Amino acid sequence: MRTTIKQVSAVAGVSVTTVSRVLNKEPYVKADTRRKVEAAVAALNFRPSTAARALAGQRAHQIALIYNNPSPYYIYNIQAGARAHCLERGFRVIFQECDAAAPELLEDVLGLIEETHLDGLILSPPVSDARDVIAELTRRGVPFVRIAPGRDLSVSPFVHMDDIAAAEQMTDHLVSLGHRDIGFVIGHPDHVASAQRLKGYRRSLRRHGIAVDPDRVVQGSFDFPSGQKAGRAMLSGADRPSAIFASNDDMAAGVLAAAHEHGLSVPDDVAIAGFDDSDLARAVWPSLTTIRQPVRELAHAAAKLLIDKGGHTGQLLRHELIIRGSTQKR
Amino acid sequence: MRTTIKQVSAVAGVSVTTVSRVLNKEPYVKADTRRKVEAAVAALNFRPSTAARALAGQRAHQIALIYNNPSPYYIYNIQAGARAHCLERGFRVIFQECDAAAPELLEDVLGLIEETHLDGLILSPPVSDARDVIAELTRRGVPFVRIAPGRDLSVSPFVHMDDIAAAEQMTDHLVSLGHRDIGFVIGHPDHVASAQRLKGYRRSLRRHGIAVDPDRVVQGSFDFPSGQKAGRAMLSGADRPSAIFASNDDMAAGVLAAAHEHGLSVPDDVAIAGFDDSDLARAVWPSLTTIRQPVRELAHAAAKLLIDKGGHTGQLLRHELIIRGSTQKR
DNA sequence: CTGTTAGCGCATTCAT
DNA sequence: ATGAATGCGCTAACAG
Repeated sequence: MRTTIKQVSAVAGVSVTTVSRVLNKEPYVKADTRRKVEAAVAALNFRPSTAARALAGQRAHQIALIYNNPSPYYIYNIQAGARAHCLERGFRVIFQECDAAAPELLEDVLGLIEETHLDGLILSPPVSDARDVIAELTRRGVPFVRIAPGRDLSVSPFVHMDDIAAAEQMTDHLVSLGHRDIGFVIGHPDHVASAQRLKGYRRSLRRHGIAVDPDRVVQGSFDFPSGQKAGRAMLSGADRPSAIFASNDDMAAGVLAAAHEHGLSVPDDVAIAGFDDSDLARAVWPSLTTIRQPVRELAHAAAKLLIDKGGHTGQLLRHELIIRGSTQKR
Repeated sequence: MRTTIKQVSAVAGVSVTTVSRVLNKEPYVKADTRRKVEAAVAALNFRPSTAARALAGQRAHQIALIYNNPSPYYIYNIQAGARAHCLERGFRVIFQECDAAAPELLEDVLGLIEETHLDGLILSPPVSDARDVIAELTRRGVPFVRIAPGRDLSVSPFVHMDDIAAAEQMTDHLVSLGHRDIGFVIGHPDHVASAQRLKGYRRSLRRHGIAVDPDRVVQGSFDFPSGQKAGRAMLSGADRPSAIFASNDDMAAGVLAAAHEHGLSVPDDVAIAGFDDSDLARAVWPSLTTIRQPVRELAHAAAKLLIDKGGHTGQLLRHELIIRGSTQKR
């Protein structure tokens, strides 16, 4: 048999309402009464039914994290970040993968809300830019926070990171090590981050008085093969850059593979740097130098914003960027 | 305002009971009535409240997947496998990470059941061998299915894979390519799979009349550094094996890194093979040869076993093992 | 500060 | 084959 609030109230010698008040941390409960209830809760190992709370009250103590990302590391990190804050606040997170390109996306999200009585949602890219979803959530007044949205920044609270600054910082780092001929692999053209990272790279070079050579900038698509291809193109001749900066971890790994193919030593013959959006590079390619995007921290901040209502439209968090690994020029 | 079963019943011109019957696919509903209800459900885009169903009925249409694994790829795969079958059956899966070593594990799991009105659980390793959890779930009659348990196989339905056969198959593969001097890196001593994989390796060699050289077998611990260390040990001298078989993906990557350090070409100078428990190797180290454990399929089978009650204690699934990549001996 | 009462949306008896 | 009534466990007015 399930332990209920009624049993708790009997053990504590108070009414169910009072137990409910204690559970919900409401004021106007005598400290002594509160303690008695808490003792009873602990003694019975009572856990309130989420279902009953959702049905009876306004709040379900549940939020959902919506994602559609091919990288398991990325998913793991946003899940971990969101869960961490929900645990603190006694909330449950529903992890919901979706197909951001599917026409049913909106219906699925709305269905999820009705099914589970959600208190709010966290939308991660690319769902954070799904126009119809955003519009409908806004219309219904469903609270939601977006992670790294690319547009309509005023429509909801959001958290993001500064891709331009990050790319600039990494490029600065390479220059400070003596590199002056630095290749760059652009990310997938559909992602806003791609253009921003290119911008940061350019900005740094310009600031250091280094000309941006168009031949040193190659288009990629955020995956391993495109990085490998770019690496082969840049590393095959004698005229090769002393460093290559790829716009994400997978492409940096592709460049690394190309370097190995050409018998080049890393970072002695060529330094390879990349973004690490998911801790993937750090975990599995220790020889790469990466600048880490704090995905977990973003999700944590998003959950905080959603649950604690710590801010409203236009909130913007700047995150620390961490450079790891060695890119020392020989 | 939420769409409820009442509104559906009004639109369909029947009672809420009938709507409920249709939703739950119960018999004894006239085909015509059923259609009317289904039309109303579609028209209103009605989604029954999981909370209300859980509260009113015996079944919550929810299960949980419990895991505690350091590999994001592994987690992604078991989540995906479980979700796939739940989607088919109209169930919701709650993904719950835990600390299998923590003393609160049992309480946390029991709390989760009470909070969410779970219909059952899937336990993945190492929770699938947590004695107290298993005992208590059994005592309470809570349905659960275990993935790859190491002991007490008769106590619950479970799904697993044949690690001995897999290791044997990979070793056979290496031998068939002409390798006769094959190194082996053992996995973490606490995992049952480690001993089994070693057994498969030995069995294959013995069958091929190849002596098992103790110097070619090195202890590892399932992580990158231990593989790297093992690789360095085996690849530093002139007397080195023509192939190295590591017990998982991370260690195989470590061996690969060691090979690069020694200027060895893979697979020409040394072939490197490994288990790929999580698709990690396939995704990020294309030059490795791996034998894949179908984690996603296991989770899918576990969900099926749990929800469809397709079998009981002692169910055992044998899974296809897939060898990918090139290990061709020069 | 505390208790009484009335639902939340649905599945489930029990009737018919 | 269908419907009316009851209650799941909790929160939310409303009293005191």
